[in-house]
Amino acid sequence: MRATLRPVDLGSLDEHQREAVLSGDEPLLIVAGAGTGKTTTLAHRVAHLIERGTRPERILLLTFARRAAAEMLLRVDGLLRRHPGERPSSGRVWGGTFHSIANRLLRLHGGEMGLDPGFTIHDRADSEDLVELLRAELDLARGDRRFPRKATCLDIYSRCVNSRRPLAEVLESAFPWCRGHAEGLKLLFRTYTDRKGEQNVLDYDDLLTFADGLLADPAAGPRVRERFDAVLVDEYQDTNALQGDLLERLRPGGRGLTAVGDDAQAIYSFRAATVRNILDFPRRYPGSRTVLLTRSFRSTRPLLEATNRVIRQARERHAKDLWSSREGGGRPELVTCRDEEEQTELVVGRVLALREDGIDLRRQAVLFRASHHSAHLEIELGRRGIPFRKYGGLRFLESAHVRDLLAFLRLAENPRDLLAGLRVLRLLPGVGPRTARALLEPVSSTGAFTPWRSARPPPAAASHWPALVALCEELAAPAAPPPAVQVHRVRQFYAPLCEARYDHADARLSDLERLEEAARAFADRPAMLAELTLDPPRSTQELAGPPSLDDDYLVLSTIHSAKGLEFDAVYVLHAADGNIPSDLAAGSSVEIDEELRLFYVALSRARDHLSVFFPLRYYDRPAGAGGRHAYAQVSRFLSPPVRAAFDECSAGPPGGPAAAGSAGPGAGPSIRKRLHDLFA
DNA sequence: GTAGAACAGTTTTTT
DNA sequence: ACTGTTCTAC
Repeated sequence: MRATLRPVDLGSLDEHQREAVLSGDEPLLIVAGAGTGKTTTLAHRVAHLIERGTRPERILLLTFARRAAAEMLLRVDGLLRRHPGERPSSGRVWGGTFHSIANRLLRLHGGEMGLDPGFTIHDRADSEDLVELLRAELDLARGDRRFPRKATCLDIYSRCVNSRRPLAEVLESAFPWCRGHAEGLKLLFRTYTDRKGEQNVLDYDDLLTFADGLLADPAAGPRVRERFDAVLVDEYQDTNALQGDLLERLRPGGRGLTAVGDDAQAIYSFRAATVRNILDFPRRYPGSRTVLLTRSFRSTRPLLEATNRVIRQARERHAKDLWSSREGGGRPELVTCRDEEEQTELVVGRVLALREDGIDLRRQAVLFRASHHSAHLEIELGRRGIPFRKYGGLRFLESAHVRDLLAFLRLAENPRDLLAGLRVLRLLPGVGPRTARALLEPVSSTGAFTPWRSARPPPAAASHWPALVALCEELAAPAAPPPAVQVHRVRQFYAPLCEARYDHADARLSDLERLEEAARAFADRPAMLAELTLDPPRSTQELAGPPSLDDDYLVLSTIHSAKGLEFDAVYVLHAADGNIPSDLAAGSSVEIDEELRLFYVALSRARDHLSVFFPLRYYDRPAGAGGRHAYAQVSRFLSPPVRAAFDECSAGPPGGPAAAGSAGPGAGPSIRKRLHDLFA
């Protein structure tokens, strides 16, 4: 019946975009520069597929953030709905991140290969906690040479799994200072893998590994594959080897596969993403078609001139200059300022001036390399009552009280989840790691809380015990109340413990009220837990719900979190060497190149106005004691040819620096085994 | 075994 | 500033 409708209107597309939209089911790579309309193109392609008879539920749209998928599908609806009241069909499209799609597929099909579909998911912090636990248990912390910290251990593990490379190689190339600990790490990683299995827990990397294993499974694989006719992947340059393999298994030979990306915007190699995926696409999928989009619909010509010059400095890239038909507009500006105070002052001044000119705050964004770079600005915005939302950096879910509360729900969901159990029990006074583990033992082995009825907790915890047992049994019951009610129950039990344990308990408890409100949006507990871990809200405001349309706020964001977005005006903070590039990432030319692309991503978010700030003096540690500051050099990426495309100004009297400074058992057994063997 | 105090080391980006 | 680790007194 769709076929009788007018085809999707392609009139607004240019020739290349149209080619991409209309391309058949041979493997398709769309190399789309910043602002060249890749979202539009992808949305049109999905709409076109649906119109041509592909059933929406047989389309899979993989994006980097879930928000991106939702946004894209909204546009698809707009394209398809030509009769008022027509039911949008895009709602049935599978959209989400690799991790969330893996989660869905594993819940549906995991059982077919022996994975217990009731698994819970460990986020990064949980994974670190488990590594820490095992590190102590295996006595690895001892010895003359310091064993890598838990975060580093997990980075190494994750890198092995995601890049599909052996430990020795990963150590050599990315963690040379840990070379001496190869044996200890192997032991740690084997144990880590086994322990997750026993607890029926998957971490982020496992989601991908198990999804890949599911697709490779002779029985289950074909059934998963035949769910989909078309698979579209956005931000393909930021996929890793494991994701690349997963896609190939999903679409053998690449039939029905569309990949969209821009090698100039690859900024996730620290997460084992590899540009090779996009560069090697044509070789991997013979008979594929490549479409190049180079016309920017976003930036004005003077801005594009500057960003083109920036990216030309990359050592290795696909040569492609973007061009713009957007005439007029001023040049970008490079503002040298005395210090952070002045930077803040100047940014706020410009933001307010543009708002006077009619550009809403939400059309303006302040971007920075590291989350703490915006601290000073945030204080000033707060002081002056200018609303803002910050994206990136420490999130709501990472705060201790939120993790405490969610641990209750996770434990009820999966009583074998050791981390959740430890977290819950250790809230009780008098219960430390030893007691907690002893108490958990019978619960882990039986999978139920009944043993706790007769357990004898330490005296200090005795008064809390009956309520805790009742709570856990209620939450774990088959007829458990809806998620919001569950959160409410936990909150009641938890409030006094929270007050006893933390400062600012009232603020923390009100966070939890918000969590309770947010919980109403979820159908059931597994959905709530999975979605919160896989697509965490970036701020308390975001948890409270999507912003209303008349809500105006300035956007503050790490450059990473700004990927894929555009703004009328962009302000880039701290364009000093040491910040951009970060001196933590300035080790090799490969790393420097990635920092350059990051800078490029920041600048290329701008449509009409772009200001780059360079404070001469900065604090070299986050608001450190004594306020030590150093004198900075301008970012090396602002070389003379680049600066020639900028208007330069220095505000205020130069404060003249004198010196130049430096600044479960049986669950997916074969996959588990292979993971294990990886570190044999 | 637990809890709190004293001490030491380190700071990016995120699913 | 903050987190994680170690030490000491219950």
